[in-house]
Amino acid sequence: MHEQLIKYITAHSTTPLTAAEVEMIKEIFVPKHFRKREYLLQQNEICKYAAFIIKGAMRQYSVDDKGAEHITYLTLENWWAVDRESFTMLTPSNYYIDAWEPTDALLITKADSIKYMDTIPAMRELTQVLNEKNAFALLNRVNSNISLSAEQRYDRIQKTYPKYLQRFPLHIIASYLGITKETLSRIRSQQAKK
Amino acid sequence: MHEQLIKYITAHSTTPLTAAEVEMIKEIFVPKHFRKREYLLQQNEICKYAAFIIKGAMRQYSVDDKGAEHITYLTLENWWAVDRESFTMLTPSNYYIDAWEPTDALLITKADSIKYMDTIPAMRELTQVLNEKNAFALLNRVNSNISLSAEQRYDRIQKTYPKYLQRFPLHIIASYLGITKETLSRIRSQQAKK
DNA sequence: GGTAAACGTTGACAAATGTTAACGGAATTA
DNA sequence: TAATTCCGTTAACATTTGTCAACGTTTACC
Repeated sequence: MHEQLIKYITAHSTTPLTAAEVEMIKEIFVPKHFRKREYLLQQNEICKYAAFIIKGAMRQYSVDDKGAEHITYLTLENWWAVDRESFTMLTPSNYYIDAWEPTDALLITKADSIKYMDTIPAMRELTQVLNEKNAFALLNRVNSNISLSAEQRYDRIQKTYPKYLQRFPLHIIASYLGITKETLSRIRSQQAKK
Repeated sequence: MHEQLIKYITAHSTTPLTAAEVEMIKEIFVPKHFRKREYLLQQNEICKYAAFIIKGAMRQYSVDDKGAEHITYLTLENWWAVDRESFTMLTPSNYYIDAWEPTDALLITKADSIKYMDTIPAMRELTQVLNEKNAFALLNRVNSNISLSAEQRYDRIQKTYPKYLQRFPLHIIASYLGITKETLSRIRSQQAKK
């Protein structure tokens, strides 16, 4: 399992990992399997782990007063499931993260992530690049939300993240877009006529 | 002008600045005054500068097919105006940034920001913390956009960024929230009755 | 293999939001 | 100071989106 992570890290950084660093990574990242709907994080908990997804699919969501779920992130292989704010600031999270499919992941704690950030230059670099990418994607999403119609947002997710549509049901996609599943269904039936 | 920036940096980092570092910062950050509506950045340009606002107000926005503006960021004193993606990746920006009020700012180039990141530990730390804060705020905004009504989003901006309401007209606030100025006006008149 | 849950869709109706137009007053500027 | 633009609001109406209910199908699970 760790090979996949090593490969990922190497691909995303300029400096190669030494053998010792590879060993450290293997020790620090602990494999865990999540069954369907098993939680990585629940609301009001502090996010203890950052999870690198080896295989499977997870989702992050908030739950409103009426018990409705609102999807903030969808995560597939070779990406991270974590509430960065809670993980970084050690504050209680507003979100849930759970497995949508049976999922294999590698978990790292906050303490260990600090340790490796101070020890392995490639990891510091990686973390920084990931945080940036995350922020870029979020601004893009905010801009979509305030400037595009539901249909245009759906078009965009189809182009930007086609794999989401293959792996998650439509009510999850609708929630991610900030609309109801009925509205998404209508958009799709209109587009089918064209 | 630089004193305000020095104070800001010191307040946001754990290690104090040396006299030499203070001198370097004074050289690297160049003051510039923006008249009302003067651009810091236009669409399709690469964002050459990150601007620290000493006094004034700026806004970042996209412009859609119909020429309508959609506000992505509002920036007041002691914060930054910059398209982080364009600035970091050297890619053409999708956004405009201009001064809403007459604004005094300190500008730094990408090249100089790399230089100081490598030289001044406090600046590396600051940059990292700012990027994190930015991402946290963006996720919060995405979550608001997909899970709250227009009225609830308005309530939230009143609590979170009350100064925006004092410094920007309501059509700007409406755009930031992703609604029209008429809808915001109706929300306000309803709330006034309560 | 049978039962229950999840999924995607559709219809009727309600609610929220957008569009267009108009207005008075405030702020800006020539 | 006069003219003009900007601002915030309101009204009437159109459009989009949500809500509730129902349905057949697929999928998951015991």
